[in-house]
Amino acid sequence: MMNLMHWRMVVAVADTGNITRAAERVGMTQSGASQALALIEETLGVQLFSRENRQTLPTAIGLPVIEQARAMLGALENIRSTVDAAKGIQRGTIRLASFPMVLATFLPPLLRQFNRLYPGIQVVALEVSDDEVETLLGGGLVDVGVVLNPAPERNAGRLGRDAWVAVLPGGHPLARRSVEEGVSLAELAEQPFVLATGGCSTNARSLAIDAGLQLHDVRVEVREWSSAFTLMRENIGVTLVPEMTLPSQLQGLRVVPLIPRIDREFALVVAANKPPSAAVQALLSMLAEN
DNA sequence: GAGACACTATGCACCCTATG
DNA sequence: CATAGGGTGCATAGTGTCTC
Repeated sequence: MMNLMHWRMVVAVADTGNITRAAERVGMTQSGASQALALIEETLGVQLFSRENRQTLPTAIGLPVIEQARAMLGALENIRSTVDAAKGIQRGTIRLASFPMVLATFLPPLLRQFNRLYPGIQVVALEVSDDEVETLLGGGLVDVGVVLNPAPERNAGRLGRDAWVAVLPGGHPLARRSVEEGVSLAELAEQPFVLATGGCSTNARSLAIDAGLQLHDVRVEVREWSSAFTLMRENIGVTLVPEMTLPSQLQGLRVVPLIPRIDREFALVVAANKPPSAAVQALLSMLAEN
């Protein structure tokens, strides 16, 4: 049975022109090398080397066989290099901070894919507010965090984007607006409001402030989007939410786009004060390829 | 009783040392 | 460099035990 040692012997004999020196190079005895060479020639049914006085030289058929053997051993080295490079990212833990909505929507499929590719890397997800994400990143307490609308200079992996939409009780006057007409932030700010934050500092109130407006009549402030939808069915007020938070069944409610459109982008960023680990780099690479 | 698993015996392939 | 004889390791088949 031929093995890799035999092929190393073939290449070594070709390189040295001498079985004894070839044997030393591959770590065999001269006898073993001689037998290995004889075995390989017997198995192939051709003579690869001609034995002459003090010299072992390749035959005509031996030359291409030797080149193929070199290519094979080179390919094996490439496999080893690839595996060695990958070993560094096969184990570890990634601490990830995110706000609840992204944990529930964007991240599960991403983390499932990551777990399939890197089963040895554990991702520990912390549910926090968007402000807390930056604090944890700044303190080096987490490896990666989900942020909103990252600055272009930040090394960020884009997770996704969604738009803010107005949600109105079915009987509300603004609910008669068509999708094309939409509703403006200024119009909404004048209405009785159910403010839902989803645990984020970026919410309807902060969007209004950014636009130079203010919510005049906030009747209730809740954290959960679902709570806001329940209150709106009781005609408490209108609300402004990210599109992704909308439930599949909107019973009694109507969704109208915000005009002009306001988007927000979710991205994964690494802690600024320390270099990302190999595991984190693997996560960001996977995100970039998606 | 059938299948899974562990242990043991046997045969084979390979490499070694000694030698021509 | 090639060959003979011996040692070692591995694969496979056979057997016994355990679990369902």
